[in-house]
Amino acid sequence: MNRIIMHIDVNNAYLSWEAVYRLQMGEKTDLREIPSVVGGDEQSRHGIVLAKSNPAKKYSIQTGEALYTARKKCPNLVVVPVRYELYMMCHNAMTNILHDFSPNVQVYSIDEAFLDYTGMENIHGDPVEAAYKLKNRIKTELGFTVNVGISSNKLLAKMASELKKPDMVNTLFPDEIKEKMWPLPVRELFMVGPATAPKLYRLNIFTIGDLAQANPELLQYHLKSWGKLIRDYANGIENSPVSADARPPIKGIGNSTTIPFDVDSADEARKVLLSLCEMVGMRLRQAGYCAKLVSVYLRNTNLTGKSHQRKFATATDDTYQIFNRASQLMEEMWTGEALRGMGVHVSDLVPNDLFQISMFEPLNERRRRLDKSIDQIRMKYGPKSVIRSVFVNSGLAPITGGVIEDFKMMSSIL
DNA sequence: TCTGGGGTCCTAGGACCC
DNA sequence: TCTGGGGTCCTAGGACCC
Repeated sequence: MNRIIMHIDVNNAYLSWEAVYRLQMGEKTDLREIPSVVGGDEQSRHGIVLAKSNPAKKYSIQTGEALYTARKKCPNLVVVPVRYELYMMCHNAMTNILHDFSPNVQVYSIDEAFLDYTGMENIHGDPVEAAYKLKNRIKTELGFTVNVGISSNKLLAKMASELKKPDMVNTLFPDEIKEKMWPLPVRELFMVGPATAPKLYRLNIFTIGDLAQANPELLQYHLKSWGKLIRDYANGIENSPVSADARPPIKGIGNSTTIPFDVDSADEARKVLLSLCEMVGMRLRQAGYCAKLVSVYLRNTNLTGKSHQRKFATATDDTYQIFNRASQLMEEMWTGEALRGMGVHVSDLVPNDLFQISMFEPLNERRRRLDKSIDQIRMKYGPKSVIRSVFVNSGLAPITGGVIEDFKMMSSIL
């Protein structure tokens, strides 16, 4: 059966949302009309561009680049701080509108969603007309613009929404692939990233059309299974379902941070690790899992990183035990070089309702009860209502990392 | 005061087993 | 006195996405 899939993508999401908020607060200038970016905090060394206005784009400012270099490109650049709670509100408001057009909406990220319109023609009419209605409702009711892509699968719908911006409805049905998608640079295809593109150039593949018609064996030889995937995509072949609720079971939980200053003492490194483990542990318990595998990531001042992991015999959701394991891993790998960033990741998850208290760790149950009580206090009074004394006057955050509350994590998988 | 943080999946090599 | 071969698990690193 032929499906009708829409992909909805907010134009310059963080920046647009901030602009709309400021206009509502009575500000006169619209950030979308001047060179502006949403940027991280430079004092704490998080100074990168998270979103940019179209005028900023004209200075070839890139998402992810340092604010320092962005300012060099455009000295009068306006930089505004991030405001995740606002983005979450805008996201929720948009998602509500999408649900008026179909019950089957898959939230893909904070600013993107897929909508299965199949069978909805009887209620909302022609898909293109419905897409205009949807787009215009978001614009008039919420104040920001979106792009809508329409096709017969998620990949093509997503490629369609990129075709022409902003505030547009684009179609990319299979019979339009040759004309609309094949002339595009191969780098613009979903899943062709900064590593794959140069490999394709060396094979004389420069456009999506080149890739679509390339020799499958050649691609298989140079790019393994990746070659088949992207060649299929270039031909518009993809058939994953729009899965509304199905939050796939989580595979792992990780938190990482760039530390406000370089860390070269073991004592400080352990504190950073502990603050990360606090968040990982809390999230793990809230998700209802215990983890067997613990992984520690260290990033030095050259920005090169390395990781070290181990699978432990027992699964745990105990902050202190996660911290002990992480410390052990850190000691084994750390040569003492100054650290700019650190991360803790746990995986190999088992549901914690089957948790067995290890015979070798009699304190386990007591500590788990303590963790649980602290979680409850922190959820009620805020994450900083209970902190460990080692962090007082340390210059380090007592709890580090976090995800937006109740937000389905995005994934690079359609 | 230059370069974030959250994910998922894949691959390659070594260890180990039969 | 020339040593297979297939399978699984483990670990590190790399690819992509927003």
